[in-house]
Amino acid sequence: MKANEFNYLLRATAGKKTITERSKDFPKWYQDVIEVADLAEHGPSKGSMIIMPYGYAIWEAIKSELDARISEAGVANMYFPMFIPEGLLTKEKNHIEGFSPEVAVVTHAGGKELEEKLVVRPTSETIIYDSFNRWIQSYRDLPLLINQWANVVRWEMRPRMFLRTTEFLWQEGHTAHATEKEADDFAKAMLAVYKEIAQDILAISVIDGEKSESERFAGASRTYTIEPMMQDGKALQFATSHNLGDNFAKAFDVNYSAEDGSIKPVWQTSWGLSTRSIGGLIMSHSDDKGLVLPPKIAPLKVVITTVGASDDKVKKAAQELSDSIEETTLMDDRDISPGEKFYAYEKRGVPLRIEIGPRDIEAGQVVIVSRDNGEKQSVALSDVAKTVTQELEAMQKRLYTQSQERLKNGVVDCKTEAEAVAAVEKGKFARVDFKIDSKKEAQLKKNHAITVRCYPFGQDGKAILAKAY
RNA sequence: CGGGGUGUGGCGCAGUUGGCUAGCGCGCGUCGUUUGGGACGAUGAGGCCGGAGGUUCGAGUCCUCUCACCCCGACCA
Repeated sequence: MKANEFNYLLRATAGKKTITERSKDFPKWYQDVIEVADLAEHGPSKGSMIIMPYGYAIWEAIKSELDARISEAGVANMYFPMFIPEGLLTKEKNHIEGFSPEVAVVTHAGGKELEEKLVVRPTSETIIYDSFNRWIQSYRDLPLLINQWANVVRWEMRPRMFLRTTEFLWQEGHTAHATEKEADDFAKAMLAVYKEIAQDILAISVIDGEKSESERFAGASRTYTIEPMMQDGKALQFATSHNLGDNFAKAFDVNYSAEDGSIKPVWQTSWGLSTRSIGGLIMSHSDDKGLVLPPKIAPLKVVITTVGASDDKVKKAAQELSDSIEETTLMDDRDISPGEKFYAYEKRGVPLRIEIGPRDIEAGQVVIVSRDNGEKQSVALSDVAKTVTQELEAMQKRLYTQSQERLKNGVVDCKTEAEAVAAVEKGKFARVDFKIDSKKEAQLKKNHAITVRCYPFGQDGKAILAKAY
Protein backbone atom coordinates (compact mmCIF):
# COMPACT_ATOMS: atom_id res chain seq x y z
CA MET A 1 0.00 0.00 0.00
CA LYS A 2 1.35 3.38 -0.86
CA ALA A 3 1.38 6.07 1.76
CA ASN A 4 -1.05 8.32 -0.05
CA GLU A 5 -3.63 5.57 -0.01
CA PHE A 6 -3.85 5.77 3.75
CA ASN A 7 -6.18 8.67 4.01
CA TYR A 8 -8.60 7.57 6.65
CA LEU A 9 -8.23 7.20 10.34
CA LEU A 10 -11.07 6.41 12.62
CA ARG A 11 -11.06 5.70 16.31
CA ALA A 12 -12.54 2.31 16.76
CA THR A 13 -12.52 1.59 20.45
CA ALA A 14 -11.32 -0.98 22.90
CA GLY A 15 -8.43 -3.21 21.98
CA LYS A 16 -7.39 -4.46 18.63
CA LYS A 17 -8.60 -7.94 19.46
CA THR A 18 -12.02 -6.72 20.48
CA ILE A 19 -12.71 -4.93 17.27
CA THR A 20 -11.28 -7.79 15.28
CA GLU A 21 -13.25 -10.44 17.16
CA ARG A 22 -16.45 -8.49 17.01
CA SER A 23 -16.17 -8.02 13.29
CA LYS A 24 -16.35 -11.67 12.36
CA ASP A 25 -19.45 -11.09 10.29
CA PHE A 26 -17.42 -8.82 8.09
CA PRO A 27 -16.19 -10.38 4.86
CA LYS A 28 -13.15 -12.46 5.63
CA TRP A 29 -10.81 -10.44 3.46
CA TYR A 30 -11.26 -7.25 5.40
CA GLN A 31 -8.12 -7.69 7.44
CA ASP A 32 -6.11 -7.61 4.23
CA VAL A 33 -7.56 -4.26 3.33
CA ILE A 34 -8.44 -2.51 6.53
CA GLU A 35 -5.73 -2.26 9.10
CA VAL A 36 -6.59 -2.22 12.76
CA ALA A 37 -3.80 -0.64 14.75
CA ASP A 38 -3.26 -0.12 18.44
CA LEU A 39 -4.02 3.40 19.47
CA ALA A 40 -1.38 3.66 22.13
CA GLU A 41 2.19 3.22 21.13
CA HIS A 42 3.40 2.60 24.64
CA GLY A 43 2.01 0.34 27.25
CA PRO A 44 -1.15 -1.68 27.07
CA SER A 45 -3.52 -0.44 24.47
CA LYS A 46 -6.97 0.76 25.38
CA GLY A 47 -7.99 1.57 21.88
CA SER A 48 -7.44 1.00 18.24
CA MET A 49 -7.69 2.73 14.93
CA ILE A 50 -9.28 1.56 11.74
CA ILE A 51 -7.08 2.47 8.83
CA MET A 52 -8.66 2.03 5.45
CA PRO A 53 -7.01 2.86 2.17
CA TYR A 54 -8.98 5.61 0.43
CA GLY A 55 -11.43 5.54 3.31
CA TYR A 56 -11.24 9.28 3.81
CA ALA A 57 -12.05 9.87 0.17
CA ILE A 58 -14.99 7.46 0.32
CA TRP A 59 -16.48 9.30 3.27
CA GLU A 60 -15.85 12.64 1.56
CA ALA A 61 -17.71 11.40 -1.49
CA ILE A 62 -20.74 10.36 0.56
CA LYS A 63 -20.51 13.61 2.46
CA SER A 64 -20.47 15.85 -0.58
CA GLU A 65 -23.47 14.13 -2.15
CA LEU A 66 -25.44 14.37 1.06
CA ASP A 67 -24.33 17.89 1.89
CA ALA A 68 -25.53 19.16 -1.47
CA ARG A 69 -28.99 17.75 -0.83
CA ILE A 70 -29.10 19.06 2.72
CA SER A 71 -28.33 22.57 1.61
CA GLU A 72 -30.86 22.23 -1.19
CA ALA A 73 -33.44 21.62 1.52
CA GLY A 74 -32.63 25.03 2.92
CA VAL A 75 -30.59 23.79 5.86
CA ALA A 76 -27.61 25.83 7.11
CA ASN A 77 -24.38 24.22 8.27
CA MET A 78 -22.94 25.09 11.67
CA TYR A 79 -20.50 23.72 14.21
CA PHE A 80 -21.45 23.40 17.85
CA PRO A 81 -19.15 22.61 20.77
CA MET A 82 -18.11 19.05 21.37
CA PHE A 83 -18.43 19.32 25.16
CA ILE A 84 -21.86 19.52 26.69
CA PRO A 85 -22.30 20.70 30.29
CA GLU A 86 -23.74 17.75 32.15
CA GLY A 87 -26.72 19.77 33.29
CA LEU A 88 -27.87 20.34 29.73
CA LEU A 89 -27.80 16.69 28.80
CA THR A 90 -30.00 15.71 31.70
CA LYS A 91 -32.83 18.11 30.87
CA GLU A 92 -34.86 15.75 28.71
CA LYS A 93 -35.71 12.70 30.78
CA ASN A 94 -36.00 10.00 28.13
CA HIS A 95 -32.98 11.34 26.32
CA ILE A 96 -30.64 11.09 29.28
CA GLU A 97 -31.99 7.68 30.23
CA GLY A 98 -31.20 6.46 26.75
CA PHE A 99 -27.71 7.87 26.59
CA SER A 100 -26.22 8.07 30.06
CA PRO A 101 -24.62 4.61 30.06
CA GLU A 102 -22.61 5.38 26.97
CA VAL A 103 -21.37 8.91 27.51
CA ALA A 104 -17.76 9.80 28.13
CA VAL A 105 -17.38 12.50 30.75
CA VAL A 106 -14.62 15.05 31.26
CA THR A 107 -14.00 15.53 34.95
CA HIS A 108 -10.66 17.31 34.93
CA ALA A 109 -9.39 20.17 32.83
CA GLY A 110 -7.09 23.13 33.23
CA GLY A 111 -5.23 21.29 35.92
CA LYS A 112 -8.16 20.98 38.31
CA GLU A 113 -11.36 19.14 38.86
CA LEU A 114 -14.28 20.74 37.05
CA GLU A 115 -17.19 22.08 39.05
CA GLU A 116 -19.60 20.96 36.37
CA LYS A 117 -18.59 17.91 34.41
CA LEU A 118 -18.54 18.06 30.64
CA VAL A 119 -20.04 15.32 28.54
CA VAL A 120 -18.46 14.50 25.21
CA ARG A 121 -21.42 14.73 22.86
CA PRO A 122 -23.04 11.40 22.00
CA THR A 123 -25.38 13.52 19.84
CA SER A 124 -26.06 17.24 20.00
CA GLU A 125 -29.76 17.76 20.59
CA THR A 126 -29.24 19.25 24.02
CA ILE A 127 -26.52 21.77 23.29
CA ILE A 128 -28.17 22.84 20.05
CA TYR A 129 -31.63 23.26 21.55
CA ASP A 130 -30.12 25.33 24.30
CA SER A 131 -29.23 27.74 21.48
CA PHE A 132 -32.60 27.33 19.81
CA ASN A 133 -34.09 28.62 23.02
CA ARG A 134 -32.25 31.90 22.53
CA TRP A 135 -32.66 32.11 18.76
CA ILE A 136 -36.37 31.49 18.49
CA GLN A 137 -38.85 34.08 19.70
CA SER A 138 -41.41 34.52 16.96
CA TYR A 139 -43.13 32.46 14.33
CA ARG A 140 -41.06 34.60 11.96
CA ASP A 141 -37.94 32.72 13.18
CA LEU A 142 -39.42 29.43 12.01
CA PRO A 143 -38.64 27.08 10.56
CA LEU A 144 -35.08 27.02 11.84
CA LEU A 145 -33.06 24.47 9.92
CA ILE A 146 -29.48 23.65 10.83
CA ASN A 147 -27.00 20.82 10.32
CA GLN A 148 -23.54 19.95 11.51
CA TRP A 149 -20.86 17.56 10.35
CA ALA A 150 -19.20 16.29 13.46
CA ASN A 151 -17.68 13.46 15.36
CA VAL A 152 -19.51 12.03 18.32
CA VAL A 153 -18.59 9.57 21.04
CA ARG A 154 -20.65 6.68 22.31
CA TRP A 155 -18.85 4.40 24.71
CA GLU A 156 -20.46 1.14 23.64
CA MET A 157 -19.24 -2.05 25.20
CA ARG A 158 -19.32 -4.01 21.98
CA PRO A 159 -17.63 -2.25 19.11
CA ARG A 160 -17.78 -3.44 15.56
CA MET A 161 -15.84 -2.45 12.50
CA PHE A 162 -17.50 0.71 11.16
CA LEU A 163 -20.93 -0.38 12.37
CA ARG A 164 -20.42 0.54 15.99
CA THR A 165 -17.31 2.45 16.89
CA THR A 166 -16.56 4.48 19.98
CA GLU A 167 -16.11 7.60 17.96
CA PHE A 168 -17.78 8.11 14.64
CA LEU A 169 -18.27 10.80 12.07
CA TRP A 170 -21.70 11.82 11.00
CA GLN A 171 -23.98 14.58 10.02
CA GLU A 172 -26.74 15.57 12.40
CA GLY A 173 -29.55 17.87 11.31
CA HIS A 174 -31.76 19.73 13.74
CA THR A 175 -34.87 21.69 12.91
CA ALA A 176 -37.66 23.56 14.65
CA HIS A 177 -41.09 24.12 13.13
CA ALA A 178 -44.32 25.91 13.96
CA THR A 179 -46.58 22.91 13.56
CA GLU A 180 -46.43 19.25 14.35
CA LYS A 181 -47.34 18.33 10.80
CA GLU A 182 -44.63 20.49 9.28
CA ALA A 183 -42.04 18.87 11.53
CA ASP A 184 -43.27 15.39 10.69
CA ASP A 185 -43.23 16.15 6.97
CA PHE A 186 -39.71 17.49 7.26
CA ALA A 187 -38.47 14.41 9.14
CA LYS A 188 -39.93 12.25 6.38
CA ALA A 189 -38.44 14.45 3.67
CA MET A 190 -34.96 14.02 5.14
CA LEU A 191 -35.46 10.29 5.33
CA ALA A 192 -36.25 10.42 1.63
CA VAL A 193 -32.93 12.18 1.09
CA TYR A 194 -31.14 9.36 2.87
CA LYS A 195 -33.00 6.85 0.76
CA GLU A 196 -31.84 8.63 -2.35
CA ILE A 197 -28.23 8.63 -1.16
CA ALA A 198 -28.41 4.94 -0.32
CA GLN A 199 -30.04 3.88 -3.56
CA ASP A 200 -28.76 6.29 -6.20
CA ILE A 201 -25.26 6.85 -4.90
CA LEU A 202 -24.35 3.83 -2.82
CA ALA A 203 -26.46 1.41 -4.86
CA ILE A 204 -28.08 -0.03 -1.77
CA SER A 205 -31.78 -0.83 -1.88
CA VAL A 206 -33.62 -0.01 1.34
CA ILE A 207 -36.96 -0.38 3.07
CA ASP A 208 -38.21 2.85 4.61
CA GLY A 209 -40.56 2.91 7.53
CA GLU A 210 -41.16 3.77 11.13
CA LYS A 211 -39.47 2.25 14.17
CA SER A 212 -41.36 0.53 16.94
CA GLU A 213 -41.65 2.28 20.27
CA SER A 214 -38.83 0.32 21.85
CA GLU A 215 -36.43 1.02 19.01
CA ARG A 216 -37.21 4.69 18.93
CA PHE A 217 -34.54 7.36 19.49
CA ALA A 218 -34.31 8.41 23.12
CA GLY A 219 -36.52 11.47 23.40
CA ALA A 220 -38.29 11.18 20.04
CA SER A 221 -42.02 10.86 19.38
CA ARG A 222 -41.48 8.95 16.16
CA THR A 223 -38.36 7.54 14.50
CA TYR A 224 -38.16 6.89 10.78
CA THR A 225 -35.52 4.59 9.36
CA ILE A 226 -34.12 3.07 6.21
CA GLU A 227 -33.15 -0.58 6.47
CA PRO A 228 -31.18 -2.37 3.77
CA MET A 229 -30.51 -6.10 3.71
CA MET A 230 -26.91 -7.18 3.93
CA GLN A 231 -25.63 -10.15 1.97
CA ASP A 232 -26.10 -12.48 4.94
CA GLY A 233 -29.74 -11.52 5.30
CA LYS A 234 -29.29 -9.28 8.31
CA ALA A 235 -30.68 -5.77 8.45
CA LEU A 236 -28.68 -2.64 9.09
CA GLN A 237 -30.14 0.58 10.41
CA PHE A 238 -28.62 2.80 7.77
CA ALA A 239 -29.90 6.22 8.71
CA THR A 240 -32.67 7.61 10.89
CA SER A 241 -34.82 10.70 11.01
CA HIS A 242 -36.74 11.64 14.12
CA ASN A 243 -39.89 13.53 14.79
CA LEU A 244 -39.07 14.86 18.25
CA GLY A 245 -42.54 16.22 18.87
CA ASP A 246 -42.41 19.00 21.42
CA ASN A 247 -40.48 16.88 23.93
CA PHE A 248 -37.23 18.83 23.70
CA ALA A 249 -39.03 22.13 23.19
CA LYS A 250 -40.69 21.65 26.57
CA ALA A 251 -37.48 20.56 28.26
CA PHE A 252 -35.49 23.47 26.84
CA ASP A 253 -38.26 26.07 26.76
CA VAL A 254 -38.05 26.52 23.04
CA ASN A 255 -41.22 28.56 22.55
CA TYR A 256 -42.41 31.10 20.03
CA SER A 257 -45.08 33.77 19.79
CA ALA A 258 -47.65 32.75 17.23
CA GLU A 259 -49.46 35.19 14.95
CA ASP A 260 -52.38 35.20 17.34
CA GLY A 261 -50.15 36.25 20.19
CA SER A 262 -50.15 32.93 22.00
CA ILE A 263 -46.94 31.29 23.23
CA LYS A 264 -46.39 27.82 21.78
CA PRO A 265 -43.64 25.21 21.90
CA VAL A 266 -41.86 24.45 18.63
CA TRP A 267 -41.99 21.05 16.96
CA GLN A 268 -38.62 19.56 16.23
CA THR A 269 -36.76 17.00 14.14
CA SER A 270 -33.30 15.53 14.11
CA TRP A 271 -31.73 13.21 11.57
CA GLY A 272 -28.37 11.63 10.96
CA LEU A 273 -26.22 9.50 8.72
CA SER A 274 -22.84 8.25 9.90
CA THR A 275 -19.68 6.45 8.88
CA ARG A 276 -21.67 3.35 9.67
CA SER A 277 -22.79 3.68 6.07
CA ILE A 278 -19.30 2.65 5.01
CA GLY A 279 -19.83 -0.59 6.89
CA GLY A 280 -23.12 -1.01 5.08
CA LEU A 281 -21.42 -0.36 1.80
CA ILE A 282 -18.84 -3.03 2.48
CA MET A 283 -21.39 -5.58 3.59
CA SER A 284 -23.74 -4.88 0.73
CA HIS A 285 -21.50 -5.20 -2.26
CA SER A 286 -18.22 -6.82 -1.42
CA ASP A 287 -17.28 -10.34 -2.41
CA ASP A 288 -14.65 -12.86 -1.39
CA LYS A 289 -12.02 -11.04 -3.37
CA GLY A 290 -12.47 -7.82 -1.48
CA LEU A 291 -14.18 -4.49 -1.57
CA VAL A 292 -16.58 -3.64 -4.36
CA LEU A 293 -17.35 0.07 -4.61
CA PRO A 294 -20.14 1.62 -6.65
CA PRO A 295 -18.40 3.78 -9.27
CA LYS A 296 -20.14 6.93 -8.06
CA ILE A 297 -18.26 6.95 -4.79
CA ALA A 298 -15.10 5.06 -5.75
CA PRO A 299 -12.24 7.50 -5.21
CA LEU A 300 -10.20 5.69 -7.81
CA LYS A 301 -12.31 4.55 -10.72
CA VAL A 302 -9.73 3.07 -13.04
CA VAL A 303 -6.37 1.46 -12.52
CA ILE A 304 -4.04 0.78 -15.39
CA THR A 305 -1.66 -2.09 -14.92
CA THR A 306 1.10 -3.23 -17.17
CA VAL A 307 1.35 -6.95 -17.84
CA GLY A 308 3.75 -9.24 -19.60
CA ALA A 309 7.27 -8.01 -20.22
CA SER A 310 6.79 -4.42 -19.15
CA ASP A 311 9.55 -2.68 -21.04
CA ASP A 312 9.79 1.06 -21.53
CA LYS A 313 7.50 0.89 -24.51
CA VAL A 314 4.72 -0.68 -22.48
CA LYS A 315 5.23 1.75 -19.63
CA LYS A 316 5.08 4.68 -21.98
CA ALA A 317 1.89 3.43 -23.60
CA ALA A 318 0.35 2.89 -20.16
CA GLN A 319 1.28 6.40 -19.12
CA GLU A 320 -0.28 7.88 -22.26
CA LEU A 321 -3.41 5.87 -21.69
CA SER A 322 -3.54 7.01 -18.08
CA ASP A 323 -3.28 10.65 -19.15
CA SER A 324 -5.99 10.27 -21.76
CA ILE A 325 -8.73 8.92 -19.50
CA GLU A 326 -10.75 11.55 -17.71
CA GLU A 327 -11.96 9.36 -14.88
CA THR A 328 -9.66 9.19 -11.89
CA THR A 329 -6.91 6.75 -12.70
CA LEU A 330 -3.83 5.27 -11.22
CA MET A 331 -1.06 3.70 -13.21
CA ASP A 332 0.84 0.81 -11.75
CA ASP A 333 3.85 -0.28 -13.76
CA ARG A 334 5.77 -1.86 -10.92
CA ASP A 335 7.74 -4.87 -12.01
CA ILE A 336 5.87 -7.35 -9.90
CA SER A 337 3.74 -10.22 -11.02
CA PRO A 338 0.45 -9.18 -12.63
CA GLY A 339 -1.50 -11.33 -10.22
CA GLU A 340 -0.18 -9.35 -7.31
CA LYS A 341 -1.24 -6.10 -8.91
CA PHE A 342 -4.68 -7.44 -9.88
CA TYR A 343 -5.44 -8.60 -6.38
CA ALA A 344 -4.20 -5.39 -4.83
CA TYR A 345 -6.78 -3.30 -6.67
CA GLU A 346 -9.55 -5.87 -6.48
CA LYS A 347 -9.21 -5.84 -2.72
CA ARG A 348 -9.54 -2.07 -2.69
CA GLY A 349 -12.60 -2.12 -4.89
CA VAL A 350 -11.33 -0.15 -7.87
CA PRO A 351 -14.20 -0.54 -10.38
CA LEU A 352 -12.22 -0.95 -13.59
CA ARG A 353 -8.82 -2.35 -14.37
CA ILE A 354 -7.17 -1.77 -17.70
CA GLU A 355 -4.43 -4.21 -18.63
CA ILE A 356 -1.84 -3.29 -21.18
CA GLY A 357 1.09 -5.41 -22.35
CA PRO A 358 3.23 -6.02 -25.43
CA ARG A 359 0.57 -8.13 -27.11
CA ASP A 360 -2.02 -5.42 -26.60
CA ILE A 361 0.20 -2.74 -28.04
CA GLU A 362 0.78 -4.88 -31.10
CA ALA A 363 -2.97 -5.34 -31.53
CA GLY A 364 -3.75 -1.69 -30.78
CA GLN A 365 -6.05 -2.56 -27.92
CA VAL A 366 -6.31 -2.99 -24.17
CA VAL A 367 -8.20 -5.35 -21.87
CA ILE A 368 -10.78 -3.79 -19.57
CA VAL A 369 -11.90 -5.82 -16.56
CA SER A 370 -14.92 -5.01 -14.41
CA ARG A 371 -14.53 -5.48 -10.68
CA ASP A 372 -18.06 -6.63 -9.89
CA ASN A 373 -18.50 -9.49 -12.35
CA GLY A 374 -14.90 -10.02 -13.47
CA GLU A 375 -15.82 -9.73 -17.13
CA LYS A 376 -13.05 -8.88 -19.53
CA GLN A 377 -13.39 -7.05 -22.80
CA SER A 378 -10.84 -6.16 -25.42
CA VAL A 379 -11.23 -2.57 -26.47
CA ALA A 380 -9.50 -0.64 -29.25
CA LEU A 381 -7.26 2.11 -27.88
CA SER A 382 -9.38 4.77 -29.52
CA ASP A 383 -12.54 3.58 -27.73
CA VAL A 384 -11.13 3.27 -24.23
CA ALA A 385 -12.39 6.57 -22.80
CA LYS A 386 -15.90 5.99 -24.09
CA THR A 387 -16.02 2.40 -22.88
CA VAL A 388 -14.78 3.39 -19.44
CA THR A 389 -17.59 5.91 -19.00
CA GLN A 390 -20.20 3.45 -20.22
CA GLU A 391 -18.95 0.60 -18.12
CA LEU A 392 -18.83 2.69 -14.96
CA GLU A 393 -22.47 3.62 -15.45
CA ALA A 394 -23.41 0.05 -16.21
CA MET A 395 -21.66 -1.18 -13.10
CA GLN A 396 -23.45 1.35 -10.90
CA LYS A 397 -26.74 0.03 -12.28
CA ARG A 398 -25.77 -3.61 -11.91
CA LEU A 399 -24.85 -3.16 -8.27
CA TYR A 400 -28.11 -1.43 -7.49
CA THR A 401 -30.16 -4.02 -9.35
CA GLN A 402 -28.39 -6.76 -7.45
CA SER A 403 -29.14 -5.09 -4.12
CA GLN A 404 -32.73 -4.52 -5.19
CA GLU A 405 -33.18 -8.17 -6.14
CA ARG A 406 -31.71 -9.33 -2.88
CA LEU A 407 -34.14 -7.24 -0.90
CA LYS A 408 -37.08 -8.18 -3.08
CA ASN A 409 -36.37 -11.88 -2.81
CA GLY A 410 -35.40 -11.55 0.83
CA VAL A 411 -38.75 -10.35 2.12
CA VAL A 412 -41.11 -13.19 2.98
CA ASP A 413 -44.73 -12.75 4.01
CA CYS A 414 -45.48 -14.77 7.13
CA LYS A 415 -48.79 -15.53 8.78
CA THR A 416 -47.58 -16.82 12.13
CA GLU A 417 -44.83 -16.13 14.55
CA ALA A 418 -43.31 -19.58 14.06
CA GLU A 419 -43.28 -19.04 10.34
CA ALA A 420 -41.61 -15.66 10.77
CA VAL A 421 -38.94 -17.00 13.11
CA ALA A 422 -38.15 -19.80 10.69
CA ALA A 423 -37.88 -17.35 7.81
CA VAL A 424 -35.57 -15.02 9.70
CA GLU A 425 -33.38 -17.94 10.75
CA LYS A 426 -32.96 -18.64 7.06
CA GLY A 427 -31.68 -15.12 6.49
CA LYS A 428 -34.91 -13.53 5.33
CA PHE A 429 -36.86 -10.47 6.37
CA ALA A 430 -40.23 -11.63 7.65
CA ARG A 431 -43.11 -9.33 6.77
CA VAL A 432 -45.98 -9.97 9.16
CA ASP A 433 -49.39 -8.46 9.65
CA PHE A 434 -50.17 -9.89 13.06
CA LYS A 435 -49.88 -7.53 15.98
CA ILE A 436 -46.61 -7.35 17.86
CA ASP A 437 -46.99 -5.72 21.25
CA SER A 438 -44.00 -4.59 23.28
CA LYS A 439 -44.06 -7.78 25.32
CA LYS A 440 -43.95 -9.96 22.21
CA GLU A 441 -41.21 -7.75 20.79
CA ALA A 442 -39.06 -8.21 23.88
CA GLN A 443 -39.64 -11.95 23.72
CA LEU A 444 -38.56 -12.20 20.09
CA LYS A 445 -35.45 -10.23 20.88
CA LYS A 446 -34.52 -12.30 23.89
CA ASN A 447 -35.29 -15.72 22.50
CA HIS A 448 -34.32 -15.34 18.86
CA ALA A 449 -32.33 -12.09 18.61
CA ILE A 450 -35.01 -10.93 16.21
CA THR A 451 -36.13 -7.32 16.18
CA VAL A 452 -38.86 -5.31 14.56
CA ARG A 453 -36.88 -3.39 11.99
CA CYS A 454 -39.67 -1.09 11.01
CA TYR A 455 -43.27 -0.69 9.98
CA PRO A 456 -42.78 0.05 6.28
CA PHE A 457 -44.50 3.10 4.86
CA GLY A 458 -47.73 2.44 2.98
CA GLN A 459 -48.05 -1.16 4.06
CA ASP A 460 -50.93 -0.94 6.42
CA GLY A 461 -49.20 -1.63 9.71
CA LYS A 462 -47.27 -4.66 8.57
CA ALA A 463 -43.95 -5.15 10.37
CA ILE A 464 -40.56 -6.29 9.12
CA LEU A 465 -38.84 -8.75 11.43
CA ALA A 466 -35.16 -9.54 11.03
CA LYS A 467 -31.86 -9.98 12.72
CA ALA A 468 -29.77 -6.87 12.64
CA TYR A 469 -26.35 -5.41 13.17
C1' C B 1 -19.61 -6.42 38.45
C1' G B 2 -20.41 -12.07 37.58
C1' G B 3 -18.55 -16.66 34.66
C1' G B 4 -14.54 -18.39 31.36
C1' G B 5 -9.80 -17.81 28.85
C1' U B 6 -4.95 -15.73 27.12
C1' G B 7 0.00 -13.28 27.80
C1' U B 8 6.55 -16.19 23.79
C1' G B 9 10.27 -11.32 17.47
C1' G B 10 6.00 -6.40 13.76
C1' C B 11 1.51 -10.06 13.14
C1' G B 12 -0.29 -15.17 13.96
C1' C B 13 1.24 -19.26 16.82
C1' A B 14 4.11 -24.09 18.72
C1' G B 15 6.96 -25.31 22.82
C1' U B 16 5.03 -32.69 26.07
C1' U B 17 5.50 -35.24 32.83
C1' G B 18 11.02 -28.97 34.15
C1' G B 19 16.62 -30.40 30.47
C1' C B 20 20.97 -28.59 26.95
C1' U B 21 21.95 -22.93 21.82
C1' A B 22 13.68 -20.78 22.40
C1' G B 23 11.29 -22.57 17.40
C1' C B 24 7.63 -22.20 13.08
C1' G B 25 4.47 -19.47 9.47
C1' C B 26 3.52 -14.59 7.60
C1' G B 27 5.81 -9.97 7.07
C1' C B 28 10.54 -7.22 6.51
C1' G B 29 16.13 -6.58 4.30
C1' U B 30 19.76 -8.26 0.50
C1' C B 31 21.05 -11.18 -4.01
C1' G B 32 19.48 -14.08 -8.09
C1' U B 33 15.79 -16.47 -11.23
C1' U B 34 10.83 -15.03 -12.58
C1' U B 35 6.54 -11.86 -14.38
C1' G B 36 -0.82 -12.43 -19.18
C1' G B 37 -4.03 -14.16 -11.84
C1' G B 38 -1.50 -13.79 -5.00
C1' A B 39 6.11 -16.80 -7.89
C1' C B 40 10.66 -19.43 -6.33
C1' G B 41 15.60 -20.17 -4.28
C1' A B 42 19.56 -18.50 -1.24
C1' U B 43 20.66 -15.47 2.75
C1' G B 44 19.96 -11.89 6.78
C1' A B 45 17.90 -8.76 10.73
C1' G B 46 14.56 -9.07 14.67
C1' G B 47 13.07 -12.21 21.70
C1' C B 48 15.04 -10.00 29.09
C1' C B 49 9.08 -15.91 27.01
C1' G B 50 3.65 -9.68 30.78
C1' G B 51 5.92 -8.43 35.85
C1' A B 52 7.71 -9.72 40.93
C1' G B 53 9.00 -13.42 44.26
C1' G B 54 9.78 -18.66 45.22
C1' U B 55 11.06 -24.21 44.46
C1' U B 56 15.37 -26.51 41.79
C1' C B 57 21.82 -28.39 39.76
C1' G B 58 18.51 -26.34 35.96
C1' A B 59 12.13 -22.63 34.88
C1' G B 60 8.93 -20.40 28.70
C1' U B 61 7.40 -24.97 31.46
C1' C B 62 6.02 -25.97 38.58
C1' C B 63 4.11 -22.71 43.00
C1' U B 64 2.46 -17.80 45.06
C1' C B 65 1.28 -12.90 44.18
C1' U B 66 0.41 -9.19 40.64
C1' C B 67 -0.58 -6.60 36.03
C1' A B 68 -2.70 -6.49 31.36
C1' C B 69 -5.71 -8.11 27.58
C1' C B 70 -9.74 -11.01 25.51
C1' C B 71 -14.54 -13.83 25.31
C1' C B 72 -19.80 -14.57 27.21
C1' G B 73 -23.57 -11.56 30.10
C1' A B 74 -25.56 -6.39 31.41
C1' C B 75 -25.34 -1.19 27.42
C1' C B 76 -25.91 -0.54 22.09
C1' A B 77 -27.87 -2.69 17.71
